[in-house]
Amino acid sequence: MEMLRAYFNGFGALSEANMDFLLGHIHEGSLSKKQKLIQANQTVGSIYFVTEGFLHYYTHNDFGNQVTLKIIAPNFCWTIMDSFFHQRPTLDECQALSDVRFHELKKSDFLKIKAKNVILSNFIQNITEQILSAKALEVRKQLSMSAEERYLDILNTNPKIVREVPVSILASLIGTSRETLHRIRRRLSAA
Amino acid sequence: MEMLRAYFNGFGALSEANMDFLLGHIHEGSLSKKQKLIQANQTVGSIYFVTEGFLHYYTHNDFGNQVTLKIIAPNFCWTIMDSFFHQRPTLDECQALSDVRFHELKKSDFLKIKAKNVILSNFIQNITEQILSAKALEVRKQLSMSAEERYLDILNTNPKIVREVPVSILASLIGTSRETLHRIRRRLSAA
DNA sequence: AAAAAACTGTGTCATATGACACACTAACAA
DNA sequence: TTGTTAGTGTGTCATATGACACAGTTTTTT
Repeated sequence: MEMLRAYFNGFGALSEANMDFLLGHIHEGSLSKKQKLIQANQTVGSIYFVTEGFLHYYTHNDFGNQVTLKIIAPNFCWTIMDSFFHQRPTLDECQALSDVRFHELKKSDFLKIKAKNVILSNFIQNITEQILSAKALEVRKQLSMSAEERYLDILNTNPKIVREVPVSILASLIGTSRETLHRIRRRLSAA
Repeated sequence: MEMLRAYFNGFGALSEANMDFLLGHIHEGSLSKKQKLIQANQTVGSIYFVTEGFLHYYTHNDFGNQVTLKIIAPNFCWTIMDSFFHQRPTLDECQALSDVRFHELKKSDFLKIKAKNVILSNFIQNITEQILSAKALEVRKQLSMSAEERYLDILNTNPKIVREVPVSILASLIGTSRETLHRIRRRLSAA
């Protein structure tokens, strides 16, 4: 729980009472490798915060191929926004790449926290804005960077992902094939 | 102003007083073709809502080539999130592709509206969540769709953009070259 | 009205990429 | 331990793409 407390503190100070109220609505969970957190056609009812292990968020394109949308690493807060906010089923899936430990905030509790008082409501608003800002940067990177640059970006910001995630999944995440990612690596190690 | 009022009504009902307070802080503006709304190294101080014409939001990649990040069409609410929320300069630019009319909400007024009362604060929170949800879908499309699929997607959801925007800019938006977009079009019209 | 600039559509060509195939190693289950 | 499955790294080959070039058109400027 300390990891989550530190995460929240990063968004500003909260009184002990408010922090307790917040943390009091969050529950722990775990998955063993290959278990699915989200199944296709499911409606996502929670926000998740990973503390250990890696989650693989993916979908299938129109040709039936699996496409990686995100690797969720420890210290990352995640949900499928569209499904969570609109309470409609998603076509995507989320699976544990390793044994995973996480915290979970149910939508009903999320609403309770927002309704509790002005401080908490503003706190949530602030987090939402930060996440929105980060998502916009993601779009920007996706459009302006090459596969190689995206690979180097992940290597810089989250080297553990590069070490722990299978090449095929990593390649899909940066929008290229397994073989081309190998070529990129060869090129980089040659230089 | 009616267009903006309709836009807000789409997010839920507001009392006349609250709606007036909201609209009272929004100012009109215009640009003539080729004028820049945002210059590189500028800090973005407002949220914009376009009512007429098209804006071209773009940046430059590491090789100095211009990359289109978004075409902002009428009825669309836009800002550079990172610069606006963190008040730091952006490297991106935003230029009018045609004569443009827009509404503008300054950051200071945005804060005043959030602080006015619970209703307005929740209203803004709601809009933020919707925009976040839309941004996440954008990332998803970018990763899971091919250039051709993205072209068809724009053609379906916003045909005016396809008609009004130069091919080179449109090609850049869907992540391909001007020539390849021509090839896509030839392929589609042949079928 | 004339000149300049911006944009479109298409052809040629080199090349980066994806698809396929295969050997090898690591991880896992019976 | 042994057999099975999952993952890695690399080679070959067809092809979709980007870069370049150019002619024709439209738009803008003077």
